[in-house]
Amino acid sequence: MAVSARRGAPLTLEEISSTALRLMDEGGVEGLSMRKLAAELSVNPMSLYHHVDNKEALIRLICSTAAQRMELPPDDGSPWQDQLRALALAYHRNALEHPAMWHHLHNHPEIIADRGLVIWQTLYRILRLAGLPEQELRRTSDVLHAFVTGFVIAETTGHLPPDEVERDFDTAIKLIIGGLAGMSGLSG
Amino acid sequence: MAVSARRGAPLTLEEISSTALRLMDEGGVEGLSMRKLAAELSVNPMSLYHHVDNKEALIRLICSTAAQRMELPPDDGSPWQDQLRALALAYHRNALEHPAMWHHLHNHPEIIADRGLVIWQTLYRILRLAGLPEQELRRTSDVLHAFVTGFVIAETTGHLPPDEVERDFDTAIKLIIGGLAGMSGLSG
DNA sequence: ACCTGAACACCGTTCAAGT
DNA sequence: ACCTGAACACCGTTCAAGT
Repeated sequence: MAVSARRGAPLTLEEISSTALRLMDEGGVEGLSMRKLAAELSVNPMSLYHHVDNKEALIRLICSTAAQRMELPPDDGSPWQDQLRALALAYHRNALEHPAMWHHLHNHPEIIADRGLVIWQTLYRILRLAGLPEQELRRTSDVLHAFVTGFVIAETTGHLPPDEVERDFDTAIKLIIGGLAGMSGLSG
Repeated sequence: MAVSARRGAPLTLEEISSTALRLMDEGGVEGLSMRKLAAELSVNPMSLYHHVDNKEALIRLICSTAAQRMELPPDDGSPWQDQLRALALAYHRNALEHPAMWHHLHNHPEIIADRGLVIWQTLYRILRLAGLPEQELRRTSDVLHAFVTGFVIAETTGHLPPDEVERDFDTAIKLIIGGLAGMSGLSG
């Protein structure tokens, strides 16, 4: 009662970031404020700063942990076209769960810039399968990632007709696969 | 002196939106606040509300006028591949001038949802040239727009290596053109 | 080590009042 | 018609103080 007035257990980083993510899911980026988050945790707003540098760092934390936890398709030996589609579907599903987080991720790509992350490793693996030369991997993966997040944002902002999104998704994938297939004979 | 204390001429909507755009260009969306904008115009913050409903409406105004003023490639009879590239370049150049505006536009696509706008008409024209069936125009233009804005955001957020953006742009265009070429024989 | 209250410098916006 | 000042309900964050 002396240390933490209204709470039994002490605050944890996990608890902070998971409720923060929930607030973002519910009300967008503007739905998350340090003060609301503190209220949700029955804690003084300033207590949060003992676990997190500032709001930006908190959002960065949310985004990078969520990106790391994303379920990605394993290499099951199926054709690269199918694996690419499965990867895009993974993006797609995650974005529907956490639209606001993806918006932020899209506007702050440096958060997942690390090429060691599973998302990039998975994409690299698939592009190699598709026959892309090694020196084109960075470039092509960047372009594809930008394309797919662009699509997924359009989708979650309600831009696309809701009853058409599945076919729009098919068109997007078909475009990408067709484009990649035509890139086998790249000169550089 | 009685009516407008520190200004000679009365406030105009044009004046408001152009300085607001400049503030966004200089400092991002967070660089634009109603109070800073008013200070920039040497006017009371509340005067703005006489010309604009609220901040959101102001940004919407900025975006839609800028989108309408965008310089788009005319139909010069050149192959659709060249015209598509020219259109993408127009997006690209505009985005470098007004990155914050494009971020907002990308996150609020409803602002340019109207298919009568020149951007859409231009894209439709090029896709028709490429041999796309009429019932695929809406879908394909949506996907391409999402792709290109996605790429352009990645570019303006500094995600792509600065000395590689040109070749990345080429890869993006090549992917799209290749994908479109493979879509001529669509069943539906 | 962890939490807190008061305070600072900001926001967007409403509303009643001025000319 | 156009502009204003005071006020309200919010922000993120610092800092000194508490246990």
